[in-house]
Amino acid sequence: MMPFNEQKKILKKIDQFCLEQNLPVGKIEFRDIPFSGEWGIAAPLFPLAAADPNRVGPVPQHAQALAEKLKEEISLPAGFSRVEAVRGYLNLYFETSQYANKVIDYVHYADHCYGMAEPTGKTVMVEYSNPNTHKPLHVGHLRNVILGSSVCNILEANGDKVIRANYIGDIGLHVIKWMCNYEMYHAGQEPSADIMRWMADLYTEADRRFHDDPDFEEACRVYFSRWDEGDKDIEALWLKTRQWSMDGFKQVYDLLGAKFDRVYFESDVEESGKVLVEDLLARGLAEDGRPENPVIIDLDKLLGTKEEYRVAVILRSDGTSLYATKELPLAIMKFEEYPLDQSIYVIDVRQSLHMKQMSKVLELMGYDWAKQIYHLAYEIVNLPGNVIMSSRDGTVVLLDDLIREATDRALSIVKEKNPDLNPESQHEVAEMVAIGAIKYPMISRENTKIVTFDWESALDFNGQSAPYIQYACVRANSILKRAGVSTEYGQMPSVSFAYELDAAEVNLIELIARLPMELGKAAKEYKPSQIATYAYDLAKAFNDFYNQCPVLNAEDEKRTARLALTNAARITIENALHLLGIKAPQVM
RNA sequence: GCCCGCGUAGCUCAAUGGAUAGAGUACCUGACUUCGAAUCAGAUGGUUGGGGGUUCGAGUCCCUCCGCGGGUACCA
Repeated sequence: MMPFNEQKKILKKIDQFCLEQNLPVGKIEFRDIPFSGEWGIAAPLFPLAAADPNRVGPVPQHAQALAEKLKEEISLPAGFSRVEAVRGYLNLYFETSQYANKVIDYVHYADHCYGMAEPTGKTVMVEYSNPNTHKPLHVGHLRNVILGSSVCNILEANGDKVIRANYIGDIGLHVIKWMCNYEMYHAGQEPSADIMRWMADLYTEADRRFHDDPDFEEACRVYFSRWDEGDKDIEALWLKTRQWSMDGFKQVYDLLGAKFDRVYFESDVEESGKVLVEDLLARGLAEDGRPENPVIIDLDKLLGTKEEYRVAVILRSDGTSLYATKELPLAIMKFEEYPLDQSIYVIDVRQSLHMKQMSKVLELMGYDWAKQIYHLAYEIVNLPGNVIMSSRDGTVVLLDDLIREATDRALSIVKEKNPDLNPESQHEVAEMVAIGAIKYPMISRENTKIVTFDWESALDFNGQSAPYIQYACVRANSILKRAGVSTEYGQMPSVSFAYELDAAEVNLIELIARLPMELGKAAKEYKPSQIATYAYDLAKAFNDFYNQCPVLNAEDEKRTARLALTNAARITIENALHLLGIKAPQVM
C-alpha cells in the first residue's frame, strides 16, 4: 500500500546526494513514522552519519545536519505534503487524501481477500490437535487446536497450499481401560447427544476403578491380552467406540472451526513402525538390547556429539511399540503421500527433544526432506499457582464445561442487550462471542509463553478480548445498516477524502493498510499472536474513530467518505478475525 | 551436570537494532435525551532480573551470573 514508486525516486535522489557528498551509497532505509495523527515514512540518517569520513562531532548532530541538507536537496516530491528534518531523521509526510483514497479503494476492490498474498507454490502439511480417542478434551488440547488451525489459516492466506493433518491416538492403555469398563458396567449403552461428555464421564470412571480396584486392574490386563491376540469381538467394539470418539471430536472441531484434510491413526503405523525398527537394526543404526533392554539409537555416539541428541528409545524391551516407533513411519508416509515443501508439527514444547531426535534419525536414514520437518513448539496451559492440569488430580478443566459456561454467560448478556432478537439468533451470537472469548487468550500471547487458565479472565468479555473486536464490527455494521448503504461487492463508491481528515481517521486508515504486512510477518514466524494484537489495535482505532467522528450526521461528502471508511474497517477486522478462526457477528 | 524456554507497570501481556518502552486489568475520577456504554476520556503505575560487551543507537544481539519452568534410555 505504500507508494513504492515515490519511495524509489526519493531513494535515487538520496543516492545522488551521497555520491556528490562523497558518502557511501545504500545506507538509507525507510520505515514508518511512529507518531499518529499524520502518517508518512522516515529515514534515520545515523548509519550515513556514522560512515561519513568528513564527520566532525557526535553522530546524532551530524545525522541532523545531513537530514537538513537532504531536506533542501529533495524539496517536495509528488504525493507528499511536507518534509521535515528532526532529531536525525528525514520525515516525509504523505498527501493525505490521495493515500486515504488509495487504501480504501483497494480494500473494497479486494474485499474478503484483502490482506491475502499471491500463491507461493509451496505445499505445507500442518499436523495438529492429535487427540487420544476414548479420552476427554481439556483446555490444554484447546490451545493446540486453536494455534494449529490459526497457523493453517495464516499460511493459506499467505499463499501456501496447506494440508491439515490430524494424528489420532486410538490405541493404548487408555483405550483398554475404557472398553473394559464399558463391557463390565455399561454393556450395550449408546452415547448421549453430547458424545464428548458421555465418553469423558466413562473414561473418568474407568480411570478411577483402575487405580482403586485391583480386580478391575487385573480385568484390564486380561482384556489387553485378548486384544493382543486379535479377539474379533474386541476389535469390533474398538472400531465402534473409536467412531463415537471421532464423532465427538467432530462436534468440537465444528464448534471451533477446525477442519482436517487427512486423518492418520496410530494403529495404522504400529506394524510398519516395528518393521522399520528391524530395518534400522539391519542397517546398524539401532542397537538391540532385548530381552533385558530396549532397542535404541545412540545418536550422540553416531554423531560424535555430547549430551545433545542423547539416546532415542525406539522399541520396548518386550517388543511393544513406543511413541517414537510410530512417529518415524508416519513422517515417511506424509512425504510419500504429498509433495511437501514443509512438514509442520504443532506439538507442545516438552517434546522438543523427541522431535529433534526423530528428524535426526530420518536424516541418518538418508531422507533429504528430514530438514523440512519443523516442530512448532508451544507452551502448555497451566492453572493459577503453576499447577499442571492432571486428570488424576482432578485439576483438568474440561473443554465441554468451559464452552458451556462461557456460552451461558454470553447468552445472558445477549438477552439483556438484544431482547428482541429471536432465541435461535441469540444462541448463535452467544456461541460466537463465547468461542471467540475462549480462543483469544490462547493465541494472543507468544507460542513460547505459558498460558495460565483461570475462569475469571477466560469469561471476561471486556478489554483486550475477542468480544471487544467483535463489538467494533457490530458497531460498524450498525452504522452501515442505518445509512442504508449496500455492503455487497462493488457497491461502495470510490471517495476522494477531499477534506481535512481527523487524526482518528488517519490512524484508522493507517491500521487498515497494515494488514498485508502483519499477515506476512505472522506467516513467516508462525505467530497468530501477531494478528491477535493487530486485530485489537485495529478495533481500538475503529472505536476511536467511532467516538470522535460522526458518520451519519456528517455533511454529504464527509458522510460518504466516512461510510466507505467504516465499511473498509469492517472488512479488515473481519478478515483479521477470520485468520484467528474467530467469527464476526452482525449483532451481539 | 547438560539442553531448551521464560524474566518488561501490583497482576496478565505488547514493542522488524531506531525517536518520549505501550496496552489490558486492578484501584480512583468522569461520560448514555447522542451512529449500540461488551464503549470512551482522564489520573496512578518502570533501574525492561543483575553485571559486562558490540553499536551512532540495545527491552531486542553477544558473554556471564541469578531466579522460575520444562526436558534429559523403555509415558506421550
